[in-house]
Amino acid sequence: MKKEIFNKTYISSEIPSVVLDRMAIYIRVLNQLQQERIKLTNSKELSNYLPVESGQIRKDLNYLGKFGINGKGYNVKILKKTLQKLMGLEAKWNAVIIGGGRLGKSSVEFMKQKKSETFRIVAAFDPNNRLIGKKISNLKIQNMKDLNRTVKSRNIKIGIISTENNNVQSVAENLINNELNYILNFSSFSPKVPDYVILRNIDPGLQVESMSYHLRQSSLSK
Amino acid sequence: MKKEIFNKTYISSEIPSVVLDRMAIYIRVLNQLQQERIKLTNSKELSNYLPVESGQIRKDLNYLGKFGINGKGYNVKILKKTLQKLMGLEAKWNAVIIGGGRLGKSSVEFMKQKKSETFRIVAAFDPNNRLIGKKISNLKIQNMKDLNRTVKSRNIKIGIISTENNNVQSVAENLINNELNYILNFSSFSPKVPDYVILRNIDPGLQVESMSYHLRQSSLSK
DNA sequence: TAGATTGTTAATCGATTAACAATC
DNA sequence: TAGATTGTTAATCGATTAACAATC
Repeated sequence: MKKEIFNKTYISSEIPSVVLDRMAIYIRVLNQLQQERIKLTNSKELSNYLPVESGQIRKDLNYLGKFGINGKGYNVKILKKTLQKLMGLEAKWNAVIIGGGRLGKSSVEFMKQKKSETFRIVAAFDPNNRLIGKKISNLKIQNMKDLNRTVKSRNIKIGIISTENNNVQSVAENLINNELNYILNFSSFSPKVPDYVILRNIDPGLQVESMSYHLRQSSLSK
Repeated sequence: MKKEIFNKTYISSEIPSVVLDRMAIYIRVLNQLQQERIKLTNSKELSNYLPVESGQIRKDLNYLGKFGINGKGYNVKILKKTLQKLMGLEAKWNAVIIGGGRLGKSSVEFMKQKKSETFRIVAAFDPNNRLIGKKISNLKIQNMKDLNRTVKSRNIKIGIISTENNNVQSVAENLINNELNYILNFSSFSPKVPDYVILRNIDPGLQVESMSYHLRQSSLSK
C-alpha cells in the first residue's frame, strides 16, 4: 500500500511542468472530441488541434504509463479520465479570496464564466477594513484577523489574491503563515514566495503585451 | 533611414518568445521600483523580485543593446522606456470583440480591472443574431456581415473571441479572412490558425489545473 | 585606483524532433 | 498477415547557468 502511494508520487513528481501544461490542454481537446462523438483518436489527430507534434503527444502521454492501443490509437474516454485523475481534477478544493474590491469581483465573475471548477471559494477577506461586511460572490467579507480560524474550520487549501499591487506581498506572506501554500494571484505584482509554495500569476496582460510586440514588428516592416 | 528600420526589425525578430514573455514581466517590476522611488537598479536587485537569475536578466536585457552602466546597474526610467518601446506599448491598437454574451462581458470587465491598455475595443459583433442591437461595454452589437466594413473603416488590427467554444473555429477563420491576424481568444477552445497569425489563448483555468496537480500530489504523500 | 556590476563566452542542462522497432 | 500507430531511443536543438574579462 505504502509502496503504491510512494510510486505514484515518485512517477508523477517526475513530470516536467511544460508537460503538465500541455496535459491540461489535451483535456480541452478531448472534451471537444467527445462533443463530436469521437470515441477513438490517435496522436496524429490530436496534433491537428494543437501546436504540438504527434510524437511529442505520444511522449507526453507515456508519463501516464502505456495504455494506447498499438495500431489503433487512444480511447478518448479513458484517456480523458486518466489525465483528469492525474491532474487531480476529480477533487474540488476549498479556496479563500483576499480582496473584495472590483478586481476581486471581476476575477471571480470571469473564472465563473470560464467554468473553472477546480476550486470552490468558501470565504472572503479584505485588508481594507472599510470593505468588511460587504459581499462578494454571496460571501460576506471578513476581517483578516479571522483568517486563521476560517482556514482551519473550512479546510481551505487555496488562497486567491485580488488586492491592489502594493498589498500583495504582505497578503501572500499572511496566506503562507496560515499554511496556504497554493496561491492564485490576480494582481499584477508577483510576490516573492518560498520554493515550496505553488504560485500561479493570472496576468493575461502579459500575453497581450507579447502580441503588441508582434504588432509593432509588422507595422515597422511596412 | 531604411537601413535603420531594417536593423530594428532584424534585431527584434531574433528575440525568442520566452525572452519576450520575461520582458513583459520586467516592465511590471520596473513599475514597482518606480513606485518605490528607486532610480537605479541592477540585475541582482531585479532578480529578487523574480524567479529569474541575475545573469539571465542581463542576457535578456542585452537584446536591447548595451545600455547598462558598468559597475552601477540600470537606470530604471530609461530601461522601462526602452522595454516599452520594444514591446510596442506606446501604441494603442484598435480591437473588435466577437461574442457579446456573458463570457464577453466578464472578459472585458476583467481586462479593464487589470488595466491592460494595449488595445481599445471599438466595435462588437456576435454570430448569434438575437444579440444584435444589445450592448457590451457601451458598444452596440453588430451583425457579422458588417465585420469587413467596420474593420476597414475603424482601422482594426486585433480580433477578440469570446463566443461559445463550438463557434470559435469559424469565428477565427472569419477574422483571418478579414485580415485580422492578431487574435485574443477568451474561449476554452484553441482554433487552428495559419502560422502567420499571432494567437493568444487567455485560459487561466489551465494554470489552475496545473496547480490542482500539485495539490493532489501533496494529498497523496500524506 | 579599487570595487562593483555589466556584457559575453563556454559548459551544461533539458526539451524537442526524427526515426524506427515493437505490437495490436 | 499486412497495415497502422504506439512506445522509445538517439540526435538535435535551444535555453539556462556558471564564470569571468571588460569597463565604468
